[in-house]
Amino acid sequence: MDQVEIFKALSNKTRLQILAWLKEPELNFPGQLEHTNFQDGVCVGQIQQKSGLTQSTVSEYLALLQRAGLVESKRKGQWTYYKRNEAAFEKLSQLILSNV
Amino acid sequence: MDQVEIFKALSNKTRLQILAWLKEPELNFPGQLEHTNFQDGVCVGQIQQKSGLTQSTVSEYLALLQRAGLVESKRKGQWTYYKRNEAAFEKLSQLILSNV
DNA sequence: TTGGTATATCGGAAAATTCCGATATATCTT
DNA sequence: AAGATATATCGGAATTTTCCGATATACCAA
Repeated sequence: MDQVEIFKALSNKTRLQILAWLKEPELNFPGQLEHTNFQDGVCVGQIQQKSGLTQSTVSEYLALLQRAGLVESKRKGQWTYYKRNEAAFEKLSQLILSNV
Repeated sequence: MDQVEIFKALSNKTRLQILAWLKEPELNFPGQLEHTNFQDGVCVGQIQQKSGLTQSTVSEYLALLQRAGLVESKRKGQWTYYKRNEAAFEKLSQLILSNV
């Protein structure tokens, strides 16, 4: 758990927004077919549309969030689904009280 | 409470280190005379010595931490004492669970 | 195999951050 | 007032981050 890497990942308005959206996928990504059940999260294209940034930027942002451990991804066919890693946020919350 | 500003302030190893040192001033800054009682925190020079960075850099880092609300300062004569704003860390810890 | 769709990676211009040395300001002492 | 000490601010070189367009890769469908 690299603290600086995590805080850098959180130091961007769009990335914070993506993380917030991923808290309620059903609400924030109605465009994604429900049969996916949002079990594995939301695919890159949905997030890209909503963010208004380019595909490459969003893909890189998600990879960056994943390297920091804040999200997890799962490839399914041609789609990559991303979802929050809630345990990481709980750890981070604790860490701020105990270590920072 | 500007989230991005806070996370940016925390995205630096030296600044995290300074915040950690300020948790136990008596232990980490024995050079500072005890009559100050560390009531108002630690002065810039002590932090500068310990960090190994230049005076200007440390002064700017402390100002940056203050703008983010993570530390408070008190001028006393020619010294400026900095101490942690513990309430800010508690808020941040909560915020990570509820908003991020 | 060919073309279409979803995502990842590359190369780079512009903006922000890091950290420095020089200098300015504030306060204390004599 | 003059010099010493503590801190703040300024200007800038080097590095990192932001975000893009172009291109590569992976998978699917006909």
